[in-house]
Amino acid sequence: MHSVKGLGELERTVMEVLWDRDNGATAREVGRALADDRDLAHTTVMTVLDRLAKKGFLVREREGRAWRYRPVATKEAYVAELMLGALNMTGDRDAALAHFARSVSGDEADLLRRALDEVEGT
Amino acid sequence: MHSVKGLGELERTVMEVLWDRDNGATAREVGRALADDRDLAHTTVMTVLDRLAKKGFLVREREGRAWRYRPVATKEAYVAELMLGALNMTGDRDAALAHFARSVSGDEADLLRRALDEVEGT
DNA sequence: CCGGTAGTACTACTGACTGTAGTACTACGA
DNA sequence: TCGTAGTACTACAGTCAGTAGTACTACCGG
Repeated sequence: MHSVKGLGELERTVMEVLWDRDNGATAREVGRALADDRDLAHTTVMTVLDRLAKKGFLVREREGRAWRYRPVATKEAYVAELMLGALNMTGDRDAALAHFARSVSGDEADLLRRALDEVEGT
Repeated sequence: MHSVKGLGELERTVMEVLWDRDNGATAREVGRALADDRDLAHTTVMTVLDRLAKKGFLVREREGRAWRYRPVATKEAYVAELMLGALNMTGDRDAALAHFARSVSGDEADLLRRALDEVEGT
């Protein structure tokens, strides 16, 4: 269980693109998706995808001569892992959780409660 | 509200020391506290404390010729902020929270529930 | 009164990580 | 066969964190 590494800005942006698609994407597709905001060289996109794959955030499979990348985990799972990682930083998880409970908005508290109830019901 | 920067390994270790004390500590004291595990130059400790202060994690006040550093926030608050930071990374906080709810252990789910109830009762 | 010690401020070097991209090479379609 | 898409490999600059040296000051004990 390695501590979930934080991603860089561009890396996260690329992950967002991938998370938004059901079937992953090739470098070319990711580049096109980002074209509106950033003007990146094709190789830049490739490098980032490659690094993300090496870090274990993406898997890739051949598609013709190109690679199709897809996320290993859902965004929600990733965020949850980040949250758990933070939680693990403390010796006193209980106190931290209590503090966290007090930090979320009322609506989210409700949602969290419902989610917890569902788990219980499982 | 800036995105809660993650701290480095040594930085976090130093924060732990500070969090463990009620009245903060001087560089010398921190150094002594860490002496068992790491053999750091006094100036190294000072540098780290200084950086932590500049990042806003510590405040310092004069104590004779030395500085006494103390955490701005509790550890629990810091952890909660990290968790919220992760949560903010997602557009779909609800889904992420639901996932998180499913990720914590049963005991912690109970604790979280109780914490939420307390908030409600406030 | 003086030298050592504690303590500071400032500067510096190194390695990792990230954003960014060029180059050289290959395979495939018109 | 030529251009284009696509890859693998390499590279470079900026930032950050770990680590520490140096130069200078103030205070205490003899």
